[in-house]
Amino acid sequence: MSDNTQKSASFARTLHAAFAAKVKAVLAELEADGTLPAGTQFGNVAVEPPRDPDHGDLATNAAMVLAKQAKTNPRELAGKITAKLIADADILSADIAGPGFINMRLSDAAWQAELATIAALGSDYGRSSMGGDAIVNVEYVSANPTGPMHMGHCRGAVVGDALAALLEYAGHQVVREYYVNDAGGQVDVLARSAHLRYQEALGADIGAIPEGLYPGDYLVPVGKALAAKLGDQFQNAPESEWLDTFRTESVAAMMDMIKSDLALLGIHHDLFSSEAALQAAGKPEAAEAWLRQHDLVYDGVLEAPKGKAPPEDWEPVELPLFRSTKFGDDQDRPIKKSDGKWTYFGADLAYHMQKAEKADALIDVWGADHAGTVKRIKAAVAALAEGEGKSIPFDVKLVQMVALMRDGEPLKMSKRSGNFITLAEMVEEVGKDVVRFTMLTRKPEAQMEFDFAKVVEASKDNPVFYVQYAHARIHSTLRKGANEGFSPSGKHNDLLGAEELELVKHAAQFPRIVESAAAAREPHRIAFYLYDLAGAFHTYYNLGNDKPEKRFIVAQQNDLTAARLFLASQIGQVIQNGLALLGVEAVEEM
RNA sequence: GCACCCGUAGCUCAGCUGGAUAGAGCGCUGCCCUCCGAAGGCAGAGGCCAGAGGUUCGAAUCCUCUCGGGUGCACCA
Repeated sequence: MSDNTQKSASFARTLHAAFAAKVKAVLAELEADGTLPAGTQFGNVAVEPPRDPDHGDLATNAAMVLAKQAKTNPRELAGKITAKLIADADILSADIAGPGFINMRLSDAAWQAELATIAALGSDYGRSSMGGDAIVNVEYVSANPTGPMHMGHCRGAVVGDALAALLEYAGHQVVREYYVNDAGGQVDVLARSAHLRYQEALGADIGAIPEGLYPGDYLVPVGKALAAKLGDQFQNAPESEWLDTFRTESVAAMMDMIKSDLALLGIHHDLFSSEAALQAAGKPEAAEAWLRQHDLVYDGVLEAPKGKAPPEDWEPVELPLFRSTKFGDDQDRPIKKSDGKWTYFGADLAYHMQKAEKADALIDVWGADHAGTVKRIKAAVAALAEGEGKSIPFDVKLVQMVALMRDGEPLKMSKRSGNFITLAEMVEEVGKDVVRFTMLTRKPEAQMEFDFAKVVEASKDNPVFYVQYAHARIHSTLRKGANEGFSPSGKHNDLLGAEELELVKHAAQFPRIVESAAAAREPHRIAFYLYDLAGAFHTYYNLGNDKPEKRFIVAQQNDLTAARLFLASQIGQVIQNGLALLGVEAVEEM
């Protein structure tokens, strides 16, 4: 028995996990008695709820997947499996259907018991040990420290943050990391822009901001702060005397601003890694040396770009090139520029090695505009990891662009003039929860629209509202129950019938949704699941409109009301757990 | 020209890593408020999953090609 299994045994078994284990146990028996050959591969066996609820509560494809290995036909094998399954008291029926599906119907008691499990586990209902405590480094946001966060950063920030929370909940040790690009030419531009604002703060007339510098007003306070801190010593000094200082100071100021922007979205990184520090530590040199030894870096000349007119100033130059073509890239990529400085890529590959030293898996969340650089960095990580003697799983999640709209009309924004919609403005207008949830209602690799008018609508087609409304409604019902002298109790769950258990069946999906979403690294599945669960709750609630006897609170029926309030309370718990993964507040009143 | 992402109902999108008769919201049609929150509910119409081949017991899902849409394509970050 591995450490993992021992660990998972310490969690109360959730219903789906328990029944999947029962099926596996039956298969093990069949292997033991020779029906299945020794060493049968069970990898493809799935135990899942069927799409069509008429088929039952759970279905398995075991007979179909294993028939070939057992040298028999699926339906015959299915017969042997069902004969054993049916012996379980909580499996009311196990029928063979279609090509060899086994459909199981579970006892009411099994579902009623799941409510107690939710109550017992509370905020841990859904938590999984699947990750085996593996250390996963999730790098996200990593916006250049040259200005405030704007809309373009928002989706990646939310997706990365939700992914990190999801992986953590699924049993990984997660490091949330931000790569600070404080070494490139852009931060020199920032430093010069800040110096201009510094002169302005000291009373100089700076006129219009020259082309090529950052015009945004956000640098005004930075200039004032620098004037206050440094006095006028650098006012007329040559750039070489102040550039380093201004770079350091203004990057620090930008990072403070970015961190407070991120905090508005509830995002906090564990680790901020500086590119400049990385270079100062000689990491890129070390990577280059290793790559040259293995003939993965050579000095060569790139061809002119094909398929479109080459830039005016294009000329062949010899540069140190990484053989990314060996890994499927279109061309080899320079790791150093002709001025001898590292390219972004050259530093980035060393950065990934640095991350890999302390992690079992790496994930980068990037904007889709960086799609063209995925192959080279994956190639570099694969090559370097191989050299270290361990292959490290490395995923790049590409997050597509968001088109901002208002009432169906596209919002134009111009970064050039410094007028763009900032993250702070966005959060201020629609709120953190709306931004976060909405960004997660589409799979990240699909483009999406964000309509300022629609996302704050209080209606069913707005998932944020619909889910929060369900949670608020649950608490409103609990409050009302309390006022009338009822309190939830799990002692009478046997009074819950088909309609109520339907709700439990939806809630019981949560643990397996968490695991599949974590395995696929797709936090949006949690958002869609919550929308479904909220829908199931509203459906049951509305049943009470026509049938007073189906309400949560039924006068004169203490035990029944206690059981239904208990049910409501546990549904609320699951919604709360799901929203917590998305970083969205589970409100109790609206 | 090359690479990556996307193509599912009139519209916006899901589809649980290959499962059964492809789902939801909006919109459309018809019902339902002296009723625990109508900020809603119930029912109905609406589909050649862009197209063509292939892989297998089985494909919206995997492979190849074609057609459409988006993004990116020297040393920027």
